[in-house]
Amino acid sequence: MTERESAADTPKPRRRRKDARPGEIIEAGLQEFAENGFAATRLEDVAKRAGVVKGTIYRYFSSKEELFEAALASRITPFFDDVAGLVAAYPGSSEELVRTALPRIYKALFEDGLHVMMRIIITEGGRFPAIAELYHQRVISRGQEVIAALVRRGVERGEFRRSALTDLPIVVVAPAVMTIVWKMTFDRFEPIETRRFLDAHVDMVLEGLLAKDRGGTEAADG
Amino acid sequence: MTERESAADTPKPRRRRKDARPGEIIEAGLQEFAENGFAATRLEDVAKRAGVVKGTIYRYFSSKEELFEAALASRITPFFDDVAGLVAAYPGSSEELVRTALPRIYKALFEDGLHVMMRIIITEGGRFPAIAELYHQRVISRGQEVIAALVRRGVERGEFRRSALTDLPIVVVAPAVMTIVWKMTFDRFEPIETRRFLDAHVDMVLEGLLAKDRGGTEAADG
Amino acid sequence: MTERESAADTPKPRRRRKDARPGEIIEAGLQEFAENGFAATRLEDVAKRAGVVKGTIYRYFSSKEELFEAALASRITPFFDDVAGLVAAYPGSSEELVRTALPRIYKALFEDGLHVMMRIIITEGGRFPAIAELYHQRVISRGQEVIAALVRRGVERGEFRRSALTDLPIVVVAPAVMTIVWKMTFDRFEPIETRRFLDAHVDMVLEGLLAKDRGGTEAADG
Amino acid sequence: MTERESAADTPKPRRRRKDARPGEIIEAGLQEFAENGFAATRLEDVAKRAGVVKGTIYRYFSSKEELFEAALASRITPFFDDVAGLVAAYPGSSEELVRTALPRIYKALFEDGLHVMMRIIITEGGRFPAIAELYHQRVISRGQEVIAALVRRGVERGEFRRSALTDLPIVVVAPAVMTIVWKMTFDRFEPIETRRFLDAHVDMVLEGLLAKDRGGTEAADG
DNA sequence: TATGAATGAGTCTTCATTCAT
DNA sequence: TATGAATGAAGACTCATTCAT
Repeated sequence: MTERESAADTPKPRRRRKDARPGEIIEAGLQEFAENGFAATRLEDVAKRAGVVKGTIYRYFSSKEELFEAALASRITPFFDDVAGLVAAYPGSSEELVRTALPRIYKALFEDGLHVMMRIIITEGGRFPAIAELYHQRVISRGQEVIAALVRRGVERGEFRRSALTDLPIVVVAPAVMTIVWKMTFDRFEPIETRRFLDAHVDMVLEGLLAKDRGGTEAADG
Repeated sequence: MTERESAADTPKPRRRRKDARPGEIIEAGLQEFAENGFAATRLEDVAKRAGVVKGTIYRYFSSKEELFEAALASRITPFFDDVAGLVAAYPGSSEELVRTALPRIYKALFEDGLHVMMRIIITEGGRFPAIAELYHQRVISRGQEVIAALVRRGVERGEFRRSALTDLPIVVVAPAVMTIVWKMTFDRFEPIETRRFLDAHVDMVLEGLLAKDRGGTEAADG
Repeated sequence: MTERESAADTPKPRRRRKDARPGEIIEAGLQEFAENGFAATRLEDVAKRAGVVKGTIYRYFSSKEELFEAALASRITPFFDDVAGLVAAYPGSSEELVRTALPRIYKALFEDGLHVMMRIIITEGGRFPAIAELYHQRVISRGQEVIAALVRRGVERGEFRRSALTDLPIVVVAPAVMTIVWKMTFDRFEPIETRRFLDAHVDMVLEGLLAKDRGGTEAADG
Repeated sequence: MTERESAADTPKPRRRRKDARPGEIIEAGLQEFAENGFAATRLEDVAKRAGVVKGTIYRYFSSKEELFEAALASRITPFFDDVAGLVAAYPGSSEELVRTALPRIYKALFEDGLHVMMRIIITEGGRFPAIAELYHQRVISRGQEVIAALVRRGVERGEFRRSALTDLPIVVVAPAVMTIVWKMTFDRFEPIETRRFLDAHVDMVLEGLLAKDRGGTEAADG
């Protein structure tokens, strides 16, 4: 329609809007939901971001809620499988394993975009039990298993001590959760590099705060 | 809290049923906002919960947002001061201090209702920067200071080792954050006692996972 | 708003829009539904006709359908009771009774506005079973009883013959139904006075078409 | 309809499943319009019922309304011609003629599906004057003529009396109209066999209610 | 100050209609 | 000619906000 395009004989100069498949809509929805939450997201905006018109969304999803659920379900990915494989096959020490596994988890979260999902689950999970449950089944439970396996391995090999922590191994990933929360709330006022969270995380998980050699010294509080 | 009340033993002469002052409205708002988020909360419901009528809310707050902000601001309480005092005056070992401080934090959060605030900050902070900032200034920063002081104390006394964790001491409270998130999303599918989170928390913070070679003494927590 | 009212010190000069009670809305709805049918009626138009704004309707009715049902229900009037009383107490011949009762029914229908109801029931009854049922119970069944009583009376007094018609007495009012249908569809192309329908109705009901050989007597209605 | 087809005796080489010509679409439309009314009928449903896709409808009809009108027009059948022929040629008594003609009308209506048309005219006629007019011209007027001829015949032969009814002969078919209305609204709550309507109809038309020989005899059912 | 009826802008949802293939 | 994805104008419904009492 503009002259700029006149040069081409290309039969499908801009192929209309043919890329408006559910995929684009889901992606757009994911972004909007993550940014605004379910209630505050306007389908109009989702449509705009997807490059379609409001009505088009309804060709694929029968309601805002269904889009929401479909969007989330589509991203429920077995991302812990990666870690699971690692744990199962790891040849080295359990400490090394932790030092390898946690960075992978951070990478999946913050580089591969998984934290968007987590953000939505955290903010909307309370209001969409079905989704929270799905996520719990598919991701959280699986994650717990993997972490538990990792911890168990360490204990069995005599590398980790048995403790309240090994009784609730999920707590091992708590700092990653906190990082997500931090990034979505306070980071703009006090930015912290993910890397630093990761380092502190690994550190705490492995060593805790206490100085190791409390040997004969028994320094402290005496 | 105000002097006006000090004079009287008067049985509150006239004043409608629910005592519909801003206080009730704020309290009701807090609950609703925590349950539904800002966008999905209807002033009608807030009013009902407060025992007043929708219009009445506007007598005290000029908009939904103002109520929201007022409600949160009213609860931004220096609850870390308590811990701060504890840290400053603690006579015992830093390990003991941690074992004392963390339970207090959990109590403040889960027994005194502070997690309601946290929940709101977490779910809405991204959309209300002003509020997140306020909370960051008044609560988070203060909390960081207190935790940092605690950690520093331990390091200075030679009880804690210096590490990536002591460089980002806030991570020490990560499991509490995770507990809040868990309670608001997955607890209904997999209930976990707060106490267990706390135990694992203390455990991880102090000892980490590694089976420490504590010389022959085998001193610790036995 | 007009000077005509200026004389008064009346504290509520034009009482705003205070007459926008459910009654007005129902009345407006009835008109619109009768004119356009349920699906084609826009709440906006109902509101306008009632002198209110769209949203106001929802203060009283939670949906278009509820308004529709409420409107109809409110007009389901025992208008046959009148005829019932007449039949019960009538002193004269059954022929006279018919000649008295049918005009009353026509008056109720066409002068007192009942045909609006009938029109809606006819056009929408198939799609609103609940309403049709209510109408059937409250009006049609009652009407049948009354007509049946009237017919039975005639038969018992030897004035009416027993026949297929007296076995299905509702058919006696068929021409009134046809009149309603005519008025709503063909009257604009071929207007027929209600009176003529009524006359033919009475005539057919009483005498039928056949030239009765009434012996020498020529008894009847002369 | 086009010449292109003229060349071939080809056994309809390609043509999809349901043979999606206007005929199917019209038939489907008729059903849907009869069931739901014009406004509440969705072209999507019409298409589905016709075994085509929504867009296909627009190949034959430029709008929903045009389909509606075309559908109705296609069924405006001179179904009274049948009765007209009967009346013109009938050798027997007029009473017999009525006893022959009315069942035919009922058959056309309820067995040959004409009541579907009537139903639509009744429910939508008020909103589609053009259609009502067409129907009035082609069917109603013609019907009136036929009925009038029948009645006139009886009067002229001395079999029927002259009366208000013979002045408005259309009323003679009123019970058939009522039967249609009953079937579409109350039949589900109180089913009545068409046959019974017909019997009462014939009965009323011919004899009316009155006992014939009201002479001195006072014969009847005493 | 409190009420609650009324407002009207905003959003979801539907569906007749268009159009590239 | 048929398809079905896309459009966009409507229309139902919600709810923050106002205002007369």
